[in-house]
Amino acid sequence: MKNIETCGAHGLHKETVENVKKSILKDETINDLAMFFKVFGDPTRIKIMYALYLGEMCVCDIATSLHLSQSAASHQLRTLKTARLVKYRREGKAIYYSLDDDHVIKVLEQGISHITHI
Amino acid sequence: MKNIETCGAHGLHKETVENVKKSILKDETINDLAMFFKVFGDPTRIKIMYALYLGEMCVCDIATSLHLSQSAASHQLRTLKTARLVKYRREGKAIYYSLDDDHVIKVLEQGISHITHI
DNA sequence: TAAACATATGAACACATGCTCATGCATTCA
DNA sequence: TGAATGCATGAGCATGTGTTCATATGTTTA
Repeated sequence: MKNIETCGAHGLHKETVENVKKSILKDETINDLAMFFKVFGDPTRIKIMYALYLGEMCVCDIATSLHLSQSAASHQLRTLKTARLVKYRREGKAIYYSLDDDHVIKVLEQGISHITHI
Repeated sequence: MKNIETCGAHGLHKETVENVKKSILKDETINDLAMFFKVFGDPTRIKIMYALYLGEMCVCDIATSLHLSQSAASHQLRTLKTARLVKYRREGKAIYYSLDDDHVIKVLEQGISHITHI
């Protein structure tokens, strides 16, 4: 990492820098936040979450309706499950997934409202 | 992509599949959404956004207070600028960045409220 | 119990991402 | 005008990510 101590503004903005340094969130919080949003940062997972917003679905139906391979759907559902964004229940051979949290749809709505400039 | 037409559930859940197929968002919307959230999915960018939430800052101060190289800060600011999450103004040699949108902090708050299980 | 079915998982690959390093560009000032 | 300052940018590299393919696991049914 390059040294930037030559920045002449340091004198002028020392307060700003100190303020940020003491207010910055904990590393753990930052990382958890990033991981949380990273899960939303993939088109396939957004499609899956949106589909589940319409109602509980088995893996096979998710894959079929979103034109995914069974394996791809399963891998992504694992990611969503790990992030506790979806939950599941078994019914015979099928496993039904659904959204685990109301935050999910609220976060999606915030995103939609942003990209549509509202 | 593996064929999964053998899934016996197709008969049972045909309605579900059709419902998703007709309700699914446009590909463009999905991709825009994913790109939007992807920007939040990195610890460095979250730190920068949080710092800017405290107030307008020049690149040098951002880099200094967050222990980033000038180059790393600049690259990430470019990403944030492209996503229209930050704006900037020049004042002499310095360039001051600030949050471009109230959505930014709302989205972050939603994320925080999720990871803290509220 | 064997076969069929629904889903999960691991390896491998192509591609994306974030950093550093070197350098270029714009602005100010001596 | 030339040197110094603040920032941007491109190349290159290490690492991360999403998919497919092959196969394993768990459940039902003949």
